[in-house]
Amino acid sequence: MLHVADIRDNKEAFIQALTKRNFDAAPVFEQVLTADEKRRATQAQLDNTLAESNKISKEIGKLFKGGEAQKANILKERTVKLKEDSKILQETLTVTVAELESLLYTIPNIPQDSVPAGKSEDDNEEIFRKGDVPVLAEGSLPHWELAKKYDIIDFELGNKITGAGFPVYKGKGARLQRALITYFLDKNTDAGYTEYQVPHLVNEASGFGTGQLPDKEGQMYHVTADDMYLIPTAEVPVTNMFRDELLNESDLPITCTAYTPCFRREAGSYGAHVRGLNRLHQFDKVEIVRIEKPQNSDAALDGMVDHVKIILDELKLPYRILRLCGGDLGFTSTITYDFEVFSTAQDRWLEISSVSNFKTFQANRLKLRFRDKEGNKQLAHTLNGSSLALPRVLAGILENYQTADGIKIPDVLVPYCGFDIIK
RNA sequence: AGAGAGGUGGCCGAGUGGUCGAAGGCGCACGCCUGGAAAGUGUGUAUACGUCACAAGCGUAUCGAGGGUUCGAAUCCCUUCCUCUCUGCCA
Repeated sequence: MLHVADIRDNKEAFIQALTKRNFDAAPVFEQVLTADEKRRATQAQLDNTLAESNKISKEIGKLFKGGEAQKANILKERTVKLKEDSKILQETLTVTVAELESLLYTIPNIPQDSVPAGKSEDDNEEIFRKGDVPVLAEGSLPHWELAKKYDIIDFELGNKITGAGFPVYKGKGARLQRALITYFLDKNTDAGYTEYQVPHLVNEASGFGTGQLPDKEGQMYHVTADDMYLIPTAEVPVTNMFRDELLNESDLPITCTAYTPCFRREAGSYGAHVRGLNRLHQFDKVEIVRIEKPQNSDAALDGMVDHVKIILDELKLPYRILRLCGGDLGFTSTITYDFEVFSTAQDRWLEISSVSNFKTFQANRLKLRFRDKEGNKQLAHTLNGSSLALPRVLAGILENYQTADGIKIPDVLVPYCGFDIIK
């Protein structure tokens, strides 16, 4: 959520920047500024009315104490009108604040200067590419065929017990999952991130805090009986640990990593791109989250990108990094780098990580602030990234490491798996 | 799920209708004391919004949240959320 004061001060620049998202901010900005003026005017009126009312009440108290009930009763009459006025003003204020907030909720974050303009993923900018695409033997298979061939993932079984998009991993497939989770967590904690285990259901306030609500309501599974949401990413519970916190500057940066399953309804998805592990309703992910001082967040983002690179280098998977264009940028992000692994057998790139800087956009909703050295309160910057999402990494490994003898396990994972080939 | 207790400032904890944004303590900050430190001692120490120069000052709101009674509510009433204890259930 943007700050009204920021909108007022940077209106033209923000409008310009938001065109990169193909978002026409001018009309909503006008509405915001009008609503804010109304809010302030109403508040001033209300405050004055209440001030007078408070003053009279104090006098009445004194008069009663002094035994002058007659005079007190005369004063009482004067408060009737004030009371009516304040009630109306209070209602107006409540409505105006709600209007203002719902307007602000519709405005996405301001893209950074380096974010390219663009409409769709076709306009994303490739900024890095590494790794050799293996030349696979004749008859190489996509991962969903390999999963069946080696009996390591059972999609039909998932259909039976839940529905499409909830695969069952078995045998070496399950072990490989566990190995990947542990390996990712180890890499992250070695890099200084503190490991957390967090709830997989969150309340409504948490959904609003990180911006999944109200923007992506339909994407989350909603447990209506208890009004809780299954998390679509560990970002939600982890970042919300710091909701309503006033930190000290010396606490920063805060760095967290957490493994969680992630649940996404993915309404409207279809076709070949959702086959196998490509798009699931439940999947595993290890997330990294940072809370930073504003002046450090750009460097922190670069550090996160470098960190994910190291992991992919170690896994020896061919990958590239994209800087997302405005049209593909998430609602809450100022800049996002997507990592994609090349799936040889599918002949396409698979997104496996998304690393973003949200600046103060989430912190403003979360009321996540810190007290700087001068004693002033500032909103912190929040960042997060996948390090890493499991299914497509697994798909990449299965497809790129397939040989006539079976699926080789990347060297770095062998100690975690306890085997070096699936056959 | 049933019965009971409770939610007050960074923490603990007083406070049952007016002088309470809230005693006291702890913690923290700064000063005094000291060769230095501890102890002792003095002062200060919530948040948001409005006015405004993101100053001071002033005003308003906030004692889990929302509503009500009253001229006036942390204090009374209603609703709701949460926590704890016992019972039940259970990995």
